[in-house]
Amino acid sequence: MEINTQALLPHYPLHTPKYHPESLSLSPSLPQPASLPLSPTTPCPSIPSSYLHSSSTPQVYGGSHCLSPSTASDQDDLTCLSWLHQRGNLLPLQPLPRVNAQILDPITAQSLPSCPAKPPYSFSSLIFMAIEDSPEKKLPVKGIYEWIVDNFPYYREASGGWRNSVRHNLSLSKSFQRIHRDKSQAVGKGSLWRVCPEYRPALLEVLRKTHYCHSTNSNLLNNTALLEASNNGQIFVNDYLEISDLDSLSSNPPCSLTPEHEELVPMDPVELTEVSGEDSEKDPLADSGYIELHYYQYQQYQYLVLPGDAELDLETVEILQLDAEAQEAAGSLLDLAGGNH
DNA sequence: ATATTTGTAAACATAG
DNA sequence: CCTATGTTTACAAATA
Repeated sequence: MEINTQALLPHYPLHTPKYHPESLSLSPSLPQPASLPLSPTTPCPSIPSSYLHSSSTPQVYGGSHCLSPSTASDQDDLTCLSWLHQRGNLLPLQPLPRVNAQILDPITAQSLPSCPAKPPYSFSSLIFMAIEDSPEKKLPVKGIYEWIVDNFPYYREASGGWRNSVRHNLSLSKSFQRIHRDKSQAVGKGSLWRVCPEYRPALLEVLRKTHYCHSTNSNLLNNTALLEASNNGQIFVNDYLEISDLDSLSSNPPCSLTPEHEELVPMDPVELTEVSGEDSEKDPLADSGYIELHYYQYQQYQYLVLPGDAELDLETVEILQLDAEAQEAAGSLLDLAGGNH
């Protein structure tokens, strides 16, 4: 089948690619997705170097979990928050600390602002991310502080008032539950905090909205990155959207995606798909009645590529509410990839 | 215009 | 006593 590669820039995770049964709350019927073809020797450039450091600097509360590329089981967590970091256009909102120039790619390095801006995330979201990023899914207040400071340099420089806000939020929000520590192995003061399971989808939703709404304003979409992406396109498929979701997308802003809109398409694992070139062939969903949305990841960017017979033209793209800048960027990549628009 | 959410500051209590 | 933690109140600003 002919693939008319339409590359777009996703602004939010249409579907989080990881799956983890015990933490699943978004899509109860999801099958096991294809494992992500991350090279064991070459860390995914989009993974912040801060997470790559965790192996050499183990943290008591396990700062790196599903955000790290370490294990296959990590990657299988469907509700994993790795997209927060994989979506490169988040970077301006979330400059990451402990930058190792040898690991960081040039594009990412250029993208790091000199003085960190305040992250757009609410304290609830920050706490949520911190707890979710811990292996035990529970953290003491101190661990939450550390996670925030490690991942958002803004708070390293900020005065201590935000810590009060964190505690205030923990106490006030129904989204978080306090767990009394086991006295026998208690280390440090206070309790552990966990995410209340019934509030987890809502927290995820808020997080996605925040990420999406802010990433659309990103200026990181530059043609250099697009060019390199089209030339190197590496690449895995990890997200699928049911065709009926397009209706949802047309009637609702993408950031209003709710768990009930999400459904994975049953299919065989697909590990690699070339972005460009005439040798793009087999689409496992060719006759499935589904539109396949590939998220191609290259460096800090990910690209949405639609199969040519999906009958998605740029007008449909507008339904996806890409902003003008993203569309222009997508058009550039289309040209580079020999698209037919 | 109103209600809700979020952020901030502060006071206070408790535990280690 | 000091510090970290946890709760509560109050208020302002932003947002729905």
